[in-house]
Amino acid sequence: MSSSLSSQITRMLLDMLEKEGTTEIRRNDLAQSLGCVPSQINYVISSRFTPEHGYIVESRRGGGGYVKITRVSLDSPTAIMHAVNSAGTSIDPLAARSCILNLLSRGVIDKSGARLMLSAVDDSALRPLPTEQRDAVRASILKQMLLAYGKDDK
Amino acid sequence: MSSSLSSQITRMLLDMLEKEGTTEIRRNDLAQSLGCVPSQINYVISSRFTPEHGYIVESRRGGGGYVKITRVSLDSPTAIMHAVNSAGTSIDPLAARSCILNLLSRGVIDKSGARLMLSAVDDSALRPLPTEQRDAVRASILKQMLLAYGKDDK
DNA sequence: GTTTTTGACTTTCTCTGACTATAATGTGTT
DNA sequence: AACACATTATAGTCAGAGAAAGTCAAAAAC
Repeated sequence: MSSSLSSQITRMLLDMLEKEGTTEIRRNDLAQSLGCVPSQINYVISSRFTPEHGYIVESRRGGGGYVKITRVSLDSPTAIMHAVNSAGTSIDPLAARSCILNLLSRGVIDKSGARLMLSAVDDSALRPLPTEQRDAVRASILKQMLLAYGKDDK
Repeated sequence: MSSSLSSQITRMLLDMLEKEGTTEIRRNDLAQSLGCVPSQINYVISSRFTPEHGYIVESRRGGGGYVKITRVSLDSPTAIMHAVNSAGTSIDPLAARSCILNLLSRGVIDKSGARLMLSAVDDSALRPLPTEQRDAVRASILKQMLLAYGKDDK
């Protein structure tokens, strides 16, 4: 179908991820081999390999730099993804709490993971923030942690 | 992996430290054997073997000089408290990261706990926030999580 | 109107070399 | 032997060049 540059890059990365579940690239090399500017790679990654899509991206600048993409492999994919989605862009303390407790009771996350998540999304951890900003940050942190937890399973 | 000179040196030193928990080198010899300039060793040490990372470095100039790296280890509660204190009221992403990694490498926290903490204090989790507010919130969240982990006494 | 593509600019990390600092050793003088 | 001084052998510091990757906004394509 769409043979846009972005789709090409996407397919390429997907392909690499197929085998290992993780892939490490040199941004500049990849761009060069595709005849595009390096920042195009960033665009593709930030539009299609986000945590919401189930990927974690790490990178390093400078000499010997790299970009590493890891697919979050989930044991209880639906549960976690559902939680991530339902967190949306904003979640209040109570909802966050019950979301975590719910996952715990269903054995998707363990006790110590739950404890950490609870402490991180607790209102007291977000104390430095004005009330009206807290829910958005809480949602962001919660999602990030849930996806990281997914990556953990082996 | 990244096979930059720095990574090579890092791996080498880590390897030596593995066995003894301490290692003593001749800066010039090591540099020579790697075909690099001696000050490169200093760079690696000052960027990856800092006290923050859990190492102390002693050295001596002049004839018979040396560089000695020792891995320090505190007991868990102390280490956690120390981490909590050093987080202060504001902490940047890099410092938070190395704080967590440090606790991990010393066996104070486990891999999955580290992963969760890392994801929660990552800048991408605090994305909804303006840059100037992130460090304060990060510190708060980190401390909250560390204390929660401590309660867990395992 | 949204998604893609680009390039100028920024930030971070690495590597080097010239210069500085310190310790050990040698050499000559009293 | 004791002292001073020079020489040599290390290690440390710092600034600058180079090597990636990141950001952002405007142009182009859909």
